[in-house]
Amino acid sequence: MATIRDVAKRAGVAPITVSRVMNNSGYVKPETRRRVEEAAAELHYVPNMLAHSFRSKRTNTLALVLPDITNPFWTTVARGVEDVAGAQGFSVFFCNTDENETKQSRYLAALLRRRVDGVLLAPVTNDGTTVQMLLRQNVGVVVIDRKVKNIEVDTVRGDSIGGAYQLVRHLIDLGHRQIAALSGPANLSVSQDRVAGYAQALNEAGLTIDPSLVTFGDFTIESGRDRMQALLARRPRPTAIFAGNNFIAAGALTVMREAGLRTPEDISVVVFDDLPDPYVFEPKLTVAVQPAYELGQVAAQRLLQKINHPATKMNDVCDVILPVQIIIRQSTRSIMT
Amino acid sequence: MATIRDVAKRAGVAPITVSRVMNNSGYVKPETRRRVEEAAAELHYVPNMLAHSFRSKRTNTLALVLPDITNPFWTTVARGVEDVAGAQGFSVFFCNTDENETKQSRYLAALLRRRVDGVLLAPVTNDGTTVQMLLRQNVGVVVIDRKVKNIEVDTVRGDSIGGAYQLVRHLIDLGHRQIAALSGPANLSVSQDRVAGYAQALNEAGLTIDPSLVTFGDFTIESGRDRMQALLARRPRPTAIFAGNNFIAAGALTVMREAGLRTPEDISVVVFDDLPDPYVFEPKLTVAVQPAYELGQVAAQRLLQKINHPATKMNDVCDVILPVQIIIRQSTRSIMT
DNA sequence: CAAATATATGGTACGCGTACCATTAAGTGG
DNA sequence: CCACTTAATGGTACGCGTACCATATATTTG
Repeated sequence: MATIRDVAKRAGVAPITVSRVMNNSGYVKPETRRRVEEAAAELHYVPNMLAHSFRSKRTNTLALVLPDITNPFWTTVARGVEDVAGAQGFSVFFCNTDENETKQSRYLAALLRRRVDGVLLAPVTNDGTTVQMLLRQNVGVVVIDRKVKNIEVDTVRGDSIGGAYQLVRHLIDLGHRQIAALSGPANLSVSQDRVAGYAQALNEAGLTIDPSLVTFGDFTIESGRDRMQALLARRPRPTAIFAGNNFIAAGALTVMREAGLRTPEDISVVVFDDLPDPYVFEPKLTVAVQPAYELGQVAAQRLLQKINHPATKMNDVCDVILPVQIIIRQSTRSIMT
Repeated sequence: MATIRDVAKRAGVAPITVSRVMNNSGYVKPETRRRVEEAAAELHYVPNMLAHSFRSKRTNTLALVLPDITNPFWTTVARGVEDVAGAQGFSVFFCNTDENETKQSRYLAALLRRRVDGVLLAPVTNDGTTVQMLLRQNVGVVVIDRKVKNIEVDTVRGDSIGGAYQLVRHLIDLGHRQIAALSGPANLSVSQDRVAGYAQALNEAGLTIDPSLVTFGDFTIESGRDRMQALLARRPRPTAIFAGNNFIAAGALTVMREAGLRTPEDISVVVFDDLPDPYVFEPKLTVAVQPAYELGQVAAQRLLQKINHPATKMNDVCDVILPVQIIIRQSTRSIMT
């Protein structure tokens, strides 16, 4: 396999000149550049990025650590990240934590060994020690989707409080009073924020919050099933459901269907995070849509900026909150009807 | 940042001994190992995988090059790959080609520079030159989902012919005669195979094939929409649709719904590739389900085996065809009714 | 026109592990 | 007890680019 020295010899220049051509750095006469490129092509030279990274201490690599690439919300975030990173010559490692702390730390250790330039992290807990550890290792970090406590770090996430507030407000406006909230894991800011938005809407309407109607659990179909099952046993039954994410909603809807309940005739449903439009035929759900693709883009841009201009490192720690869009569809209706 | 030499000094051994401890290679006395591990921990030593890979010419890295991580079929494949690779200490780069040849070759070039040990490739065309190029560079290659021509390379894919045959056979058994096939890109083996299965079922039933009912196009929602639109203008209208993948079906169904047609009362629909169960509420589609997760697993296992035992390199080139499962649901019904 | 700056190229010495070979001590079989 | 393998450890020299410094000519500036 040809090396930079082989190319240099063939082009009649020094190795460093070839390096300059390959990296578009320093001064090279156009004629010299041509000769070098010709020699490289003739030898089928493939730059060795390992050697390059090893010496220059830049890997041009990011990592995206997320709960589960199987969730359409995260695939869309991933595309946003990849498109931005790719445009700047960065490659991206994707890592699924399954919300499992052991997996997360195993991945992060591997990423540090690989000397990735930066990590986009949706942390498994909102405890800041993991992030702290990364920062100590001099790796760029941007936290996505979630907020961690007691630590200054760039964060990009959707407006969970606002989205939840608007969804629940919509239900209240339709006359619903018994509204169950099926949120995510209790130790995540997203879950807490979505309940906070729920509470805010109820409070504002002068309604009291029934704690037994508010549950935390996994962001999974099973969790949605289980909790819906429990809710259906209640009397009086809630007239509306606020699902903390798309998978919880999917589980809940399945159970309702099996129980012979219709949406929205029997129970109204609102949900955080869209299921990509074409997948769901009936019923189309009333949702709070997070700009997932933009979230990935913004986070990646921020991270790359930090990597490319470490000078501005400490200037400002941002906490970008992207607006969510409420789309009223067919899963909600007035309780009066 | 601590190096292997720092650790060696602190543990009172030679650098190479530290290397042996870190890699579990060669002989090390348990007592020595302990001392080294202690020293490494005290110094917060993080092995430099760049240096390791650079010298040992092994990066412990794979790449998964696929059309679009947004499609649930591919996310599931990706999970299969990641789980197998991760268990063996490999990290995976994901690359979306969007079925675009330029993107594909850009990614492959980047992967070669990075000296990945192997590539799992769903090639954009079934032309073998790309694969040939990779093999010349001494990179492990396993082609997934598709078959390339004129080249000996390991391949793992679903049984497109068999799946299509069974789906269309099912329609024929229900009395359908006017069956439209909406296949994928004409230059992909999957698309061709699915049409081949379609043709086989028709032939076997003694029916003639109306070429105007068979179309090729992108594996996208838009393509499904457009082609369905055209079909609805036909008289007589086809009584059944065979969609080449889930996205094409989604597009087609949307158009049908907009035109006020019901499934399966007005038109029966069968489709290749499932939409993950929880997403689709009504109607549940009759599908040929490929074992996507297993496909990823099997392909990754095969690739890792080739990487770990290059000796057996040329022994046998496999073409694994995984069985697909036909699930009859509510989108098909007898034409007699 | 001297001084300063931009342009163009090269030499040397790394970086941080590991391949390769060498060495010594301990165990083993005949 | 000797030849031979196994266990345990170390020394040296890389790998393949690039950081850093040096050099030399061309161009600009005051």
